[in-house]
Amino acid sequence: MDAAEAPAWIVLGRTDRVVHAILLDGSAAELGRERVDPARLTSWIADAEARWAPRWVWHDTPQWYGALLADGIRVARCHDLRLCHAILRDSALVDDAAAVRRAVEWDAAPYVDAEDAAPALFELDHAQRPAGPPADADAALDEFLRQRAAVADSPEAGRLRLLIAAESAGALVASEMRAAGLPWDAEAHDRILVETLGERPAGGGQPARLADAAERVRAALGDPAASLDSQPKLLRALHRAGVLVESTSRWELAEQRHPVIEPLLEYKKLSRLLSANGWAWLSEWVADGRFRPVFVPGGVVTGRWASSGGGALQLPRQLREAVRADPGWRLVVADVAQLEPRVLAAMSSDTALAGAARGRDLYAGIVESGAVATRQEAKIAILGAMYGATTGESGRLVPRLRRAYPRAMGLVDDAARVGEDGGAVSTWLGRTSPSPSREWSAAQSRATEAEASGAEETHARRWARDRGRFTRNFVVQGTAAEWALAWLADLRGRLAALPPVSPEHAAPRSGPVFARQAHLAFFLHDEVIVHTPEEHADAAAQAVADAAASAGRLLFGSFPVDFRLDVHIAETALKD
DNA sequence: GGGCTAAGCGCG
DNA sequence: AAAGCGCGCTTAGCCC
Repeated sequence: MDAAEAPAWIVLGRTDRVVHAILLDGSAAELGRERVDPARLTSWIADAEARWAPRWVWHDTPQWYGALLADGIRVARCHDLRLCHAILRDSALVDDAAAVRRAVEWDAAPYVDAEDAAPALFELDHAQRPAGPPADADAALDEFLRQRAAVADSPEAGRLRLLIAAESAGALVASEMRAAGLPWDAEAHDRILVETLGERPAGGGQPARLADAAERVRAALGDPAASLDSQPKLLRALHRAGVLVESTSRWELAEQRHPVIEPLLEYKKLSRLLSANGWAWLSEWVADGRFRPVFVPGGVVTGRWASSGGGALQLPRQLREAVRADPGWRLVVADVAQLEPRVLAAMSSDTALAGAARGRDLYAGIVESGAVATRQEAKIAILGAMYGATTGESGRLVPRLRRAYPRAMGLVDDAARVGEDGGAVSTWLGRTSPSPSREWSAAQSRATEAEASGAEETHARRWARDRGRFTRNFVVQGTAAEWALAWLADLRGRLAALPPVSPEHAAPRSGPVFARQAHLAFFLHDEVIVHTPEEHADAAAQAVADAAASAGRLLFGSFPVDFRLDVHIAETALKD
């Protein structure tokens, strides 16, 4: 490792028995190559990171970084070729003729670690598993150069550079959060289950409070054998008892007045807790004081993250008390107030909406502006505007917003129109919506033909409106996801700069990299949880706030919009 | 016994 | 009160 010039980029790739590293300068010209013995890879990367702090270019972050983190090494920056390929391939800001669009071997699904995989996947022969992106160094270098060219040739190269850097930083964060885990108090979780459901019966069977609710339902139905877990059977039992609902969903049941309703809603609630996050979940997903979900960056078309296994993004608020910092550590729990409408104000340069949001609850600001009468109306109207509501109270309130905030509303209305016409829309940094399906396009053109039936026209129209609501929401949800990535990336750097605590204050269950270091432990669209040594809790909370301000500037420059945070320092993630 | 869908509900 | 966006997961019920 003795390059004359410090490499700005190092492309990693592997074949069966050897890892190759290709060292590049800032303009991606090759400085040299090295063969690395896989057994020495961690120390080689650690040395290169300490010496040059390059941006690591690799085919798929979890496949490289998971092992490094397990060995106690973190890197500052990377370029995830798989994720960036997906962005650039579809981006409307990239030239149609760009070579990156034709490199189909890089169209690969997220990697699933064998350890996390469902048994069915685990048992597949190697040849049957879904193909990943190419892993060897020359293929990685070729794709990297294609991606650089696509960005450099774009009229919006600056935005795309931000987006692919943020996406790649997110990939690092996702691997790191999995390595560190979310501190989880299994005893507190068990206590919540016992208080809510009753003691767990030793021999299987239902816990007492759940069984009691079931009995009260059956008594109210006058049907001692009624089945409560099968929707068709439950529906028939309700009909026999005179409760004439069309479904067994909660909102419809709640409209009815009948003695069975209260215990039935109670039963459904308890039953849901037991099946989704009961003792079985606890023993499957929590080990050694940590819940380690698999985060999937870019897993949603809009750029939001998805998760795989454990339902990480659906943890019920009921269980927040089980999220508990290690002794001597604290949680910093922070969420952004009304992220999406603030993002909409900024991307549409709507100074009136930004003004309504500045320094206060955005909904209160809208009420003060006189557009609507109450906070609840403001909330319903804003959600309706971003989701495309046309009926009900929400549909009635949206026109008032259109008068008060024409620029913001114009942006989402335009996005909807483009989507209805079969076009593509893009986020602020250039992530572009998927094209309509062949069936969708065929239905639209069929509906315009002279001999099209009324039913065909109606169906096509409804389908076009569906797509309009999708593209309307895409630009806002996707840009909010970009803001959140920028927030995460910036925060990650600030936390890494905090000093490690002494070994006697370590939290070893967070793994070798994070045992002595404040770190991100959870992320959910507009919320983060940081696990931090108590002595750095205030600094970590400040880092969360500073990172939010920094993310706003990075995306929107000096446009006067603020991103208000709710920040709590506590031992548990419970919010009052 | 596995693969698939629909219903329902948790999260933003 | 219950339309209007994006997800993952469990269960039941159906098919092979």
